[in-house]
This record gives sequence, C-alpha cells and structure tokens, in this order.
Amino acid sequence: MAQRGRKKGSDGEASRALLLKIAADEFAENGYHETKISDIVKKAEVTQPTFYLYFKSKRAVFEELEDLFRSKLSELANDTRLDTGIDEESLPERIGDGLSAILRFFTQNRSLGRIGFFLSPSAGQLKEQIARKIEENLLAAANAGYFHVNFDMSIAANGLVGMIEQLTVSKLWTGQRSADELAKDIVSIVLYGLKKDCAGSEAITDKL
Amino acid sequence: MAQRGRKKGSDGEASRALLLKIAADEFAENGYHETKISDIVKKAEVTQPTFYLYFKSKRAVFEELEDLFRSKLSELANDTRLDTGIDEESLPERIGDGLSAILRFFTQNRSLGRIGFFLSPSAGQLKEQIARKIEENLLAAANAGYFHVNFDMSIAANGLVGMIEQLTVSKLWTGQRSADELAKDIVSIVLYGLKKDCAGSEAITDKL
Amino acid sequence: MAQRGRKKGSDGEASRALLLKIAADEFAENGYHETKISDIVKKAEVTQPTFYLYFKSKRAVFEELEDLFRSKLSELANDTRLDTGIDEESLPERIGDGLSAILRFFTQNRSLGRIGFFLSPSAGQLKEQIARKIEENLLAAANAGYFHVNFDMSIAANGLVGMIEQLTVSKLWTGQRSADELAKDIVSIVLYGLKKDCAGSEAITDKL
Amino acid sequence: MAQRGRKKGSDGEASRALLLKIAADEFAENGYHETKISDIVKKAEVTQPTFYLYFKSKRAVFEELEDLFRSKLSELANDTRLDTGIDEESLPERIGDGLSAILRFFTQNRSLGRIGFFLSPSAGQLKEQIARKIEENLLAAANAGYFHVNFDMSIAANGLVGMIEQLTVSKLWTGQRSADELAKDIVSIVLYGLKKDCAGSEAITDKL
DNA sequence: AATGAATGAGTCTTCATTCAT
DNA sequence: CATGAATGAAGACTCATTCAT
Repeated sequence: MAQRGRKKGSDGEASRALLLKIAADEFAENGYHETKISDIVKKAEVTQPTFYLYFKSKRAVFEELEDLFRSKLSELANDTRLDTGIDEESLPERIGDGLSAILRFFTQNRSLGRIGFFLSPSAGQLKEQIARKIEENLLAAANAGYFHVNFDMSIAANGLVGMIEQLTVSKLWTGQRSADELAKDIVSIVLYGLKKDCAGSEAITDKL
Repeated sequence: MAQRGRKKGSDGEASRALLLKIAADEFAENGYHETKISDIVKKAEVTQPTFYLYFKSKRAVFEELEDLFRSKLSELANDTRLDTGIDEESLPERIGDGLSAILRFFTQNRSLGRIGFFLSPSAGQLKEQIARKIEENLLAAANAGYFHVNFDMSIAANGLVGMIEQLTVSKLWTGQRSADELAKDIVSIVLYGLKKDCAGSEAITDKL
Repeated sequence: MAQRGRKKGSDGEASRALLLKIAADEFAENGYHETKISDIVKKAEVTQPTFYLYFKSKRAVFEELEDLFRSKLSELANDTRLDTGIDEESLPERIGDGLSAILRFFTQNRSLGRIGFFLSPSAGQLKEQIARKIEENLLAAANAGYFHVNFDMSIAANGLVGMIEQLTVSKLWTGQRSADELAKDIVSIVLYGLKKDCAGSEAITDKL
Repeated sequence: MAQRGRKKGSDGEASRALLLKIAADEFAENGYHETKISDIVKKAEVTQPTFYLYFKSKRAVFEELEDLFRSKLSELANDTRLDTGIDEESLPERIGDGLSAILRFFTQNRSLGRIGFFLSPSAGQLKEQIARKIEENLLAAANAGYFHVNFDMSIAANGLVGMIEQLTVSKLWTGQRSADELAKDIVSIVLYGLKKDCAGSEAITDKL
C-alpha cells in the first residue's frame, strides 16, 4: 500500500542491470559496431525506448562499462596493495600474488575485461598506465637490490602487460590454465627466464 | 617530355595502389567502421565509383589488406629461417635476430600491422598460430638442452607474442625504442629474467 | 471523442496496409525498376525507414504482392469450382460463369493483376499453369462428348488464356466492356467461332 | 592502298551490328533494366566507350530495336496483303495464311518479338493497333456475309491478338508447335469454335 | 576505330534515437 | 515503467555515360 505507481519498487533497477549485463556480453562478443541496440533489447526482452529510459545513448552504455571496468580494476589494485602490506612474503611471492589477483579478476570479469582492455578506444592508454605502475614497483625492487639495476624497467613492465594480455586470451579464457598456474609461470619467466642454469628458477617453480 | 601535372590521370595500377595505401592507413588509424569509403576516396582525390573500379567492396579491401599482411609476414618468416641457416650464431643471438626481424617488420608496416594484428577479426587466431610456431622453436631449443625441459613452452611462446605486441605499440610505434634495442631487451628478459645473479644475463646484455 | 487529424499516427497495421496498397499501384503503373521506394513512401506520407519497418526490402514487397495475387487467384479457383457443383447449368453456362468470375476478379484487382500477370518474372509459368488447368476442364468436356475429340485442347487452353489477358487489358481495364459482357463474347467465340451457320451460336448469344 | 586510316572498311559497321544483335538478345532474355551496358559489351568483346561510339544511349539502342521490330512487322503486313491479292483463296485459307506469316515472323524474330511485343512500353498500343487492323478485315468479311453481323469484331480481334501472343510464347518459342500447325488450330477455333456439330469445322481441319 | 580511366547522379538500406500514449 | 510507431542522418554500392589518348 505504501508505494503506488512504481509497480514493485526495484523493477526498474533490475531492467537497467539486465540491460547493462547483456550490453557488456554483446559488446565483448561482437564488438562495438557489430552490437546493435536492437540486439541488446531483444535479448533483454524489452523494447528500444526502454533502453533509452536507462541509458542516454549507445556510446553512453559503452562508456559506463569502460568506467565500470576501470573502477573495478583500481579497486583490485587497492585491495592487492593492502594485503601485500603484510610484507612477510618474498618478492617473487608478492609478484606472483599480484599477478594471480589480476588474472583471477580477468577470469571473473571476462566481458568487462574485453571491453576495457581490447575494445575501448582508450585501452592503449590504460595499459600504459598499468605498465607505469608496474614499472614503479619493479624499480623499487631493483633499488632494493633484487634486480639488475641497469635494465630498463619500462620495457619489462610493458612486456609484462603484454604477456598478461595475451595469456589471458589464449590460456585463461580458453580454460586451458587457471589464474594461479599462469601467474606462477609468468613469474618464472620474468624473474628467471627460460635459460637453464639460472639460479633460483627451480626454487620458484617448486614453490608455487 | 616529362609528364605534366597529374600523372596523366591514366595509370590504373597507381590509382589502385594509392587507394589501397590510403585505405590501410585509414583503417589502421580509425578502425573498420569508422573508416568511410568517402574518406578514402577524398584523400585519394578520386570519386567513389573509382574505388569500386578497383575493389569489390569495403570488406574486400579490408580483406585484401589482411591477406597482404599475412603474406608479408610469412615471407618474413621464410627469409628469417633462411639466413639463420648459417648456424654459426649462438641461441640467444639467433632469437635476438628473429625478434629484430619481426620488430623491424612492424616498424616498416605499421598500418598493415595494426590491421592484421589488432583490427582483423582473425587476429586472435593469427597470434595463436605464431605462438605455436614460436613454441616449436623453443621446444627444439629445450630439447637441445638450452632450456628447462619442464617448463611449459606454450605459455612462454604466448607470453612472448604478447610482449612483442605490447612493446610494438608502446615503444616501437611511439619511436621510443628501435627494433634492435627492443629485441635485445626482450631476449634478455625471456632468457635470463630480471632477477640478479642469473648467470649469463650480463653476457647477452653486453653482447647485443 | 472521435480521432482527430492523422489517425493518431499509431496504427501500424494500417500503415503497412497503406504502404502495400501504394506499392501495388506504383509497381502496376510503373514497373518494378521505375518504382522507387522514395516514391512509395512519399505517397504514403511516411519516411523511408518506416517502409523498412514493415518490409524487408523492395524485392520483398514485390514478392508479397505476387504471393497475394496468387493466393487470391487460387481462392477464386476454389470458390468457382464449389458453386459450379450445382451442375444444373449447361456447359456453356458453366464456362461463361467461370470466365465471368475471372474477369470480375481482374476488374477488382487491377494492380495486383498487372503485377502477377504481367510484371512478375514468373508470370509466364503462372499462365502456363492456368492453361493446364483449363485444358483439364476442356478435356473433360471433350470426353463427355461436348467437343471435337481430336482437337488439341492445350492449344485451345493457351489461346483462351491469351484472349483473357489481352481483353482484360484492352476492354476491361479501359472500361469499354464489363466482365459479364466479355465473358459472354469469349464463350461465343471459343465455343461456336465466328463463322455463320454454326449451330448453337445464336443460342448462347441470346442466353447470356 | 585505296583506304587509309579506316583499317578495313566495314569493321565499324560490323561492330555496330554485333552490338545491336547482342543487345537485342540480352534485352529479350533479361529485360531492359536487368540488361547492363557492361553485359552487352562484355559479350561483344569490346569496351564501353565503343558502345557509345555507335549508340547514343541505352534507351537509344532499345528504341532502335523497337523501331526495327515495328518496321519489320509493317513490312510483313505489306507483303502479306500483296500476295493475298490473288484472291483465289477462300476466307479461312486467307486468314490461315495471314496467321502463318505472323507466326513465322515471330519464329524468326524471337528477340525482336519479345522486345516489341512484351518489353516495349508501347507494346500495348502496338497490339491495339494490330487488333484494329484485324478488326477491319473481320468487319469486311462480316459485311461480305461470312460472319455473324451482330458480333463485336473488336472483341474478336483483340482476342485473336491475345491468342497469338500467348501461343507464340507457350507453343512456338518452346518448339512445341510450328507456325503452320498453330495457324491452323487458331483458325479452327476462331472460325468454328470448339463445339461439336458446328458445320465446317471438319472441313478446315482436313484442309490445312 | 577503339580504349583505359574516371565520374555524376541516384537508390537501397541501416541504425541510433525520439514522440505520443 | 514501458511501448508501438516513426524518423534523421548517413553510408555502401551501381550504372550509364564521358574524357583524353
């Protein structure tokens, strides 16, 4: 008896959420232009005007999804930093944990990941940003004496981003590897390389 | 005696080549859908029907460019294999040379590279293919005793592809690094890792 | 309380019907290629997208009209057969009634008739089909002893179809003759010919 | 040594004639709009400008073919009238001869026939014209006492035109009947009808 | 006599978006 | 909250036709 007019309270929110989710999936699967508003609403079983009831435009939903990806990502960054604060872990462990977190994130946010990392026009900038952050960490570690000091960490950081990206697509999303397995392998390569006789390489391999 | 003004307006092959080149650049810069035939012909200073004189459709030019990229790439693969036949080089050198060749190729074929590696719907498959080829090589090297045998070379290969991709975009195409510099650094990471105290890492760094 | 002005602009079925009707008239008058979608929608006072709201393509409307013609025609065939079942009528009367029905049909479905009988690429086949059906009837009558048995009824049937066609255009659609008058005359020719002294010719002429 | 410049004298004329013939066949087979200049020149193994060397426009060739049909037809009319002047023949024979001539004409001028009788926008008028001429003849015969005087010869004439048209398409051009066979059957129907017991019908059937 | 190259003008079709209810 | 109906704007493609050689 309380609410009159609004049929059920949160029905609208539900429609909006549904549309957003479907939009994410469609964009992720077919790309921006290949995805038609008509496709989205068809799958959501609503009509086109309903879509515009909740979103200003096609571009707007897409941007909302980009933002959503970015905010989830930075949330992840914060969380990771937090529990890394314990600092009891060794460097390889810390790096591995960070990678794991990122990869798990991609596992759980596939559509959003595709949008923010592959489809978004600003995906390039985002990756650069991430690379820069990674670079900082690597630099810190280098200064702490863990790495060759004379190596260009910007290259390493960008390379790492590229590895993550490609392995996400080819191994994670295909279900061939789990986030943890992948993280372990990436750490192994990046820290010790493929070459035999490289001290420590066995260590990490065994550990994780 | 020399041709005056507009090359006689009568070299069809040239018109076609011009259109193809402009198309490549436009696609690379703006993506498939953002690129309008009208943009292409405007830049080529011809009219729309002229475009259709040389290409069956918009999709057709795009596919021609995809094919062109792929054929140039496989040509590169063949060439590289050939002069690697000398075999006087050490493994790191050979890997470095291969990487250099690839990166130089991307330097020289920026638009085509964007199309074939980023814009093409089959870019994913192509990368997988390349990864598979790299994997074979790594496997051979591993069997020859150069690498840890128990490491998953499929991961390494895909990771390498990802590194190349990302570094091409962020370092090569921005002009921050040359193909050779980049190749050297990638080899260094992939073979010896970032960790200090890893035998050989200095060696390669000095050498290249 | 009555609807004001433009029927509310909100009866889709009506819009569709209107477009279909106008399309029929335009096609009939100007042929397939001379008829532009832009003409149709202009006459219907809607915009082009509205057309595509109701029809998949230009070719599709045309085909719908072809189908419509054919189904109306076969409906006519069924109806005619039914009330001829009474069988109290003489042969000439039955033939005359059938012809009348066909000609009335053409009078009432001029545009559709032009489309199905003249414009449709399959008009030829349709006429052949009709001729075959007429032939069957004539054959039956011949076997019942009404006609010369040795006459080629396939010729007669096709000739009859041709007469109907030409007379529809030249006499019916110009308003010079009514369906019934025409039917009477056609029967007279086909059954008794033009030659004087042919028994029965007066009979039918008087009767109808 | 005589002609210089013109490579061979009549080469141009030959090209023109070839183009015209091919155009006729293409129009006849596919209709006006479905026939593209590019199709015609491809079949003629010349280029598009060559077409325009001989014809002002697409519409112009078509009109030339319409005219050609009409002039051949009126030539036929004249010829027929001439040798009918012998006048020794009976009426049915004369009519049969006339029909034969027309049908033979259509046999030999299929493409032109399709164009002038089916494709031409003025085909309707042409048929009316022919019908009018036939009507005159029938009227004359009627006045001479051969036919029922009270029958509407305009109907008969148009009916006859329709029969000719349909039988040409369905029997003549399919090769099922010869011009002479068809002429005989048409005369039989038009003069004596299908009904049995009609004096004279056997006569003609036997005769032709 | 003939052609390689190019174009003006037009048509179909699509899609994101809005109005009125 | 939701929809049936409609549209503005734009883009791909085609074809008859013409230059310059």
